[in-house]
Order: sequence, then C-alpha cells, then structure tokens
Amino acid sequence: MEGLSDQALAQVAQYFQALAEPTRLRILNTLRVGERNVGELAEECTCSTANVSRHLSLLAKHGLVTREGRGTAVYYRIADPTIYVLCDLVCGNIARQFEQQASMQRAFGKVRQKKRS
Amino acid sequence: MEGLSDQALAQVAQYFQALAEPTRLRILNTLRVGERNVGELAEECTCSTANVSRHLSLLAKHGLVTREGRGTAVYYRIADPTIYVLCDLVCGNIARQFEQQASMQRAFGKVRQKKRS
DNA sequence: GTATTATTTGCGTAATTACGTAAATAGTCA
DNA sequence: TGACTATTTACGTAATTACGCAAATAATAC
Repeated sequence: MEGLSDQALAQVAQYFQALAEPTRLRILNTLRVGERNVGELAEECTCSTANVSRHLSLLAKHGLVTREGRGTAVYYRIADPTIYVLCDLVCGNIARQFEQQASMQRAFGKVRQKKRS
Repeated sequence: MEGLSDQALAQVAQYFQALAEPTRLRILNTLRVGERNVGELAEECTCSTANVSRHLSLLAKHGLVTREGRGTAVYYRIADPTIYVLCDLVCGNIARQFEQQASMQRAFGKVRQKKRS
C-alpha cells in the first residue's frame, strides 16, 4: 500500500478531480433521480448545453456516467453508484468540520468580539 | 438531497479538490503510517519543503490533517481517517474501470489491430 | 434529398494553481 | 541577546481549466 506508483496516484487524483467541480456535482446529483438527456440537464442545472456536454464527456471518460443515444437525444445515467457514497462521506466530514468550527465559535466567540481589549 | 445549495456544492467540490493532486495524495499516504514533520515528508515525497508546507497548509485548511509544533519542528498527522475510505473506493472504481477496459481489449483488440483494412 | 433539432467540438479568454526561488517568520539553544 | 534550524510565505511563471460563443456533426422527420 505504501509504495504507490506515480501513475496510480495520478489516476486517483484525476478521479477526484472529476468530482472537484460544482457543476459536475450538480449534474451527478440530478442524475441521482434518474437518467437525463443533455438538454434536460442543461435546464435543471441552469447551464449551457455545450458546457453540460463537456462535463458529461469528462465524467464518461472517467467511467462515472454512461451514454446512450435514443432518437435524436443522448441520455446519460450514473455508471458508478459508489460516487454517492463518496459524496456522502465528504458531506459528513464537512458537516463535522462545521460543527467543530461552531464549537470554536461558542468557546472563543466573545473573546474574539473583544479582541481589541 | 436534491436541492443542494450552490455553497454546499462548492464546499464538497473544494474537498475533492484537496484530494485531486498526486503530491497531496502521496503526503496523505505517507502519513498513513504515522505522524511526520515537514522535512521528513519532503524527503519521503522527494519534494521541496516549501511545496510540502503549502500542500499541508491546504490539507489542514480542509480539515484533513492536524498540525502540532514540537520543538523546532512541526508534526502533521491525519485528522480524518475516512479519507482512506474515499481513496480505497476510488481505487476500487479505477480497478474496475481497468478491468472493463481490458475486457474491451480482449473483445476488440484484434479488430483494432486490423483497423486499416 | 432538405429541414430541424440535439449534441459535440474548436477557439479565445479569464481565472486558478503547482512549483521554484528567495525572503520572512518561529522556535530552540548557547 | 545572537546564531541556527525548521517552517512558512511572497512573487513570478508555466500549465490547466471552466466557460461563452460559434461552427460542426449526428439523427430524425418531411
């Protein structure tokens, strides 16, 4: 486990990179309900179709979504449900961080207000 | 769950962003064994101390590591063990992707080789 | 075939970022 | 106090990237 190759690390980093963009997260979150085509996603994400298409292409490249053309439209769906596990973990960590921050506020808030004295 | 605020999405994206860098992943992987100071990490990651320090600062900002000065050195350790769960999940997904890719190779490899015909 | 709609891609731009280098800061010991 | 070491930060640069816009491609209906 310790001696991970540079290539492996780069792969993992790229995977995280694919998730490190608010618009892509919104797209994935929208796809949670069910498959959508590009136009629908663009509308639900208040985003241009070109932009959504590019994001979807990147997500597909990393195996996060799958593409299926039906009629004139192209429908995308989640290929890898474990991304929601990832997101939930991250959300939990952030929530925990918020809580810590809040308790710090409670502990030092008044002092901080009187910082000048 | 559907109507995530832009702010929440940005937070999650930033968290993933913190993990989306090979050097930072290497640092985190090194810290898996135990705490390390900046100089040790720099050596083990074959990286300048300045660079390691910057990465550590970013990781600390997102609550992934904690800082503790002892003597003249500053020791860092993992603050949030769940990041390893994240990494393991991602590694699993990538491995699965590799496998799919390999099976594709097996199925279409010969055709691909004869692409010119 | 043409027309129409949906999706993808090329190009330019603004913003972000990882890194090297050097200077600044913090902490310990004599 | 000053000298010394470890860490952090300031600054400049090269590379990456998300986005708007327009053109190109794909697929269906007439």
